Amino acid sequence: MATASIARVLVDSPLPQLDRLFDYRVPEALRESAVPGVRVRVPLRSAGRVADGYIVELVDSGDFTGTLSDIESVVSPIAVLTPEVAVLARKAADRAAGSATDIVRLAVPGRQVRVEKSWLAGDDRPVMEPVVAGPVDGYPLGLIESAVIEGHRLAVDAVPLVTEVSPGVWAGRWALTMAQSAALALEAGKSAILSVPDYRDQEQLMAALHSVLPAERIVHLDARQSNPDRYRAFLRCLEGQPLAIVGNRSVVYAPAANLGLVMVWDDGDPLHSEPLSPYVHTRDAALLRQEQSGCALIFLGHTRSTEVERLVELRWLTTVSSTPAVRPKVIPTAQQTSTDRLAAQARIPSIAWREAKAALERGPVLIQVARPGYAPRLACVDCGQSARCLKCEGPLGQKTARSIPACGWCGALAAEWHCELCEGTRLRFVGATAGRTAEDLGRAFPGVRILIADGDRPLLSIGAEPALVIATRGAEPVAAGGYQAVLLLDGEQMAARESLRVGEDCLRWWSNAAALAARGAPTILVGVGGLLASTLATWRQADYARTELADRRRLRFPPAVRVATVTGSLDAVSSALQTLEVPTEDLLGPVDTEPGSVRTIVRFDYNSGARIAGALRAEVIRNATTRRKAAAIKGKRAPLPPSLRVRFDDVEPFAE
DNA sequence: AGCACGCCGACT
DNA sequence: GTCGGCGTGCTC
Repeated sequence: MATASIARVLVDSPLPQLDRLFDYRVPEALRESAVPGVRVRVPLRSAGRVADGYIVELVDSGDFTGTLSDIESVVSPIAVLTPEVAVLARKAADRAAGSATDIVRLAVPGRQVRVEKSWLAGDDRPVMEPVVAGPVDGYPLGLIESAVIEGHRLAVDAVPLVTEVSPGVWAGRWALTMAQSAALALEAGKSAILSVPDYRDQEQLMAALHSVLPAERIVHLDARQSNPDRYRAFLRCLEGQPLAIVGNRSVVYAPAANLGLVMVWDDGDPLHSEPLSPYVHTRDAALLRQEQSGCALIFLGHTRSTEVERLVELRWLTTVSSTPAVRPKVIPTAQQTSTDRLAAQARIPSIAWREAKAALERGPVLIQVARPGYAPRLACVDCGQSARCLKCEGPLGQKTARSIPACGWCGALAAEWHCELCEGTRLRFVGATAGRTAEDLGRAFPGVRILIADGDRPLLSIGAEPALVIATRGAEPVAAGGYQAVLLLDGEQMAARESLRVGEDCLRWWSNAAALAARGAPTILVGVGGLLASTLATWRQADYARTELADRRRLRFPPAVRVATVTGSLDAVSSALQTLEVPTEDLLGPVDTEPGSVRTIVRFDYNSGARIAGALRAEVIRNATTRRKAAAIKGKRAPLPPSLRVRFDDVEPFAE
């Protein structure tokens, strides 16, 4: 036996029973190109068919005792699945009882032959100058700097201001903090992975990065790009030069050269929660990657998620606050009718209206409203006036197209509705809450330019001129110089949502909006009192997270414990649960979901995670390989019993 | 998933 | 005696 002639291959298949390494002989002709990380085609089931896969490692002798098949071909000479990422994929999959292949699909973009040829020819490689970095502004000198160099783990409070990153270009100050941290890593000859929840954040971060790094050091890598763009960016990561790699959640799997820093902005944003199996959250993937590589890890945010708070309390993360402390001026106010008729119609309390009116003399004012489509609004077909509850003036909405319109506030059914203006009786949907509110708000501030920003009408930034910006939460544009006032109008509605995370979410939405205000400009929180309001007013989000986590501990809710939702036929679910050996009080359910399918939530302590994941994974595999028996007994046309599905750390079921 | 192997009912 | 039904199991 000569050197390493056996390739261990990860086969690209969604089948859980194939989620392991298969040994193949490397034929003489492929000895040169068959290196770890390359894409290969291999026969599966004795030349029956071919599958795609990746060589994960080369060994002298495998543990498989049967006859080995030959690798059929090496698809491309580029080692796209680096050993580091292969190990990470395995770990992430194991933690979530999923397939490594599913992680690899997030980590490695589809091959683009033209892009690959051009890259291999070397036309795409820019010349790299050494990076010179400055300090990270706004924090105790040397603290973040040494953490990045020495590979510490931090939870950093973002500075709640906006900043001009280049002439005329404004971004949240957090983006500059991230960019400066990345520059430090690059200066030390290491790459930085920067993960942000959405493209809006990405734009700000890119602008900030361009202010501290040369363009060729910045790579943008995420699933929203076209396939060629994404693959081109991906290949740049493989060039071996230190880069700042920016993207959304799956960027944490990028094949960064000499990784020095993973930094996550606003980890509480639900967009960091991966919707694809095995549903590994950016935060968890980042933690795994940090452990694996020893790189620095920084969670940056205006608010602290309960998950990060847990890690802080475990001393796994060290907190860092800005100096000097910056605290937005927040004024909580009860929902009250304004004396001004137009303001009253728009449901703006007098304090908020006065502040906004004064601020509009100086510059833009932000009004944050609830999400569009959250409760669809209705308007009169004839005159366009938004439909109001005849009892309480609340907005009317419809749960489904067929249901009777109901009041969004008091819940009264509006079966006999008629328009108060024109006596019309027919209703139509108005898509966005912001659209409806904009009319009313516009009337409350006559003569002011109105700008709307929501999911359908994205607006990333605006100038410093007076304007009323009406934005749904999370869609707020950055204003040059900051807003002169911020009105958080629908706080009551947002806080009324039934969800385990409602407090955290509201605080995050409001804090992120307040951070867009100019220094000293007022942020007015309408209609919300209690702990949430006082937390925002005192800007002590960490204290809130501590309280919240303590509550979760008492209730044994995540993230004080981990959870797994187990879904499938009653039989499959119950037999899976029997193998887990968890006390019955930690099994919530089963409850019926779809017909023939039940769901049980299992909760368990973090130190049982590996055991639970392993046991559930075994059950998933067992179910996948013996499932057809049940289907066949019932007859061909019988509905397929749903296979056993597990999902770890999903808090959505707690919304109910 | 596919595809082969295997163990019981009607057939030239 | 054999052909073929689908249930069961495996994939290097």
